[in-house]
Amino acid sequence: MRRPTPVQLPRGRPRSFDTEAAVERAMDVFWSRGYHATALPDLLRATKLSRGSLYAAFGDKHSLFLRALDRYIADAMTRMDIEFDPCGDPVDGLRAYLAGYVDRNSGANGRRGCLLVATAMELAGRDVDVDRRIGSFFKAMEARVAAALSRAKAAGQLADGVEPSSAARILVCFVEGLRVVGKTAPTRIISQATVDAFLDRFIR
Amino acid sequence: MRRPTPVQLPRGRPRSFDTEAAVERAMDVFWSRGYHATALPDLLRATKLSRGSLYAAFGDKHSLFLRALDRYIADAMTRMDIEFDPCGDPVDGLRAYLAGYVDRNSGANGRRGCLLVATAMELAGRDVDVDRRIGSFFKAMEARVAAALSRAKAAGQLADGVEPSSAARILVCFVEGLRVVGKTAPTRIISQATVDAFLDRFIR
DNA sequence: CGATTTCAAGACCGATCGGTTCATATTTCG
DNA sequence: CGAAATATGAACCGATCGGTCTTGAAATCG
Repeated sequence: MRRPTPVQLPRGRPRSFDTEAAVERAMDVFWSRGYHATALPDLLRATKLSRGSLYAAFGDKHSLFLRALDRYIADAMTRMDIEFDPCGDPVDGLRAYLAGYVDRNSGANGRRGCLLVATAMELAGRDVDVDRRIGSFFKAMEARVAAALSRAKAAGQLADGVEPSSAARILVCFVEGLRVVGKTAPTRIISQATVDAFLDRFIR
Repeated sequence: MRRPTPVQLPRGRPRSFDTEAAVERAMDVFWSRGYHATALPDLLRATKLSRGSLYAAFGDKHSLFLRALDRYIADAMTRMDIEFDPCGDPVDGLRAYLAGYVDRNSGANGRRGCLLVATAMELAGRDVDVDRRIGSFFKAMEARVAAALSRAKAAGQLADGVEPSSAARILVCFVEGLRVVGKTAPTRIISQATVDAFLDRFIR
């Protein structure tokens, strides 16, 4: 005979807050201020958690930061999976992908910057957990861009002499550089024009 | 009758350390660790100054950081002035400029990153002094690249349809993006190949 | 009910932060 | 020499850091 509920239910008061929502709020803080400049009170205010609850749920500041970073990366990946949908036109995908960067690079979004780029510059080389995440994200992004470029080349939509894999590396550098320059000059019109001119060099 | 020395000489013990050398050592520390992660003891160790001397000479941590940032920017500007020498071939200048980025992006240099990019991501938007410096540097760099591209275009060395001013914006984004990606993957061969492929899109 | 668990609030911890001050030694000057 | 300036190193400052612990209320179970 099988027990009806082989998994033991917790006995006491159930958790009353949404862990994932707390991670998202914490992500917002790290995103705006960076890792070192974010203090515990900032996180408590944003998550509306008490010190005790936050530590019980996430361990420590560094672990919470990694959760936030993972969340940021997951969001970026699902966005790319939509933009680079293999059923759609690859050039349309590239345009959508770049349009997203223009958007995230304009006005307040631009001034806020990119958590990934900021983390890479602040912590990479001194934090192995961060290193792994940033490195694998850039590789994944490059692979998706390269795949789109390959499909575009097969369809004869690439300019002469464009090689998908090296063009993908160029494109990744370009968009991450956009994020850097956009921190001080988040001008939508210029970003858009720059992206358009960039794409003109690669698309037939 | 004129006094022989109208400028008053200081009476006591003269300064015994080189201010500019101290700024350079401080720059190295900020460069490696970032602003927030750099503590006073780090700066004292690097400059070999006592707390008192450092504060007497530079005021506070923030002022010293600005001096270090100014030094970094000045170095970058003089480098560009050499690379983009108006007497030389503009395409050679662009190649030299990009070769410098490949070099600074490889191995230990790459892992160290770029003080300007790191500062932009860490402090821009929250520190007006930093904002001004970063913004004007990017503008100055873009102007120099645009000038070189203009000269190249006049000499018929640019690919069809390349417009110097927008290409300059693209190039600036590209090299700054290189610095970001190079933090986790400072591979000389790949950087070099990426730069070469990039230039192929713009140079005839 | 009583056991159990989670909650918020805040006291508390040692360490470190950026910054000031002080005592003392040293080096230049008139 | 004695005044003036700079050097060092350590003591000291209040504030804040990340992190732990306690308290007492609230919520859920058997």
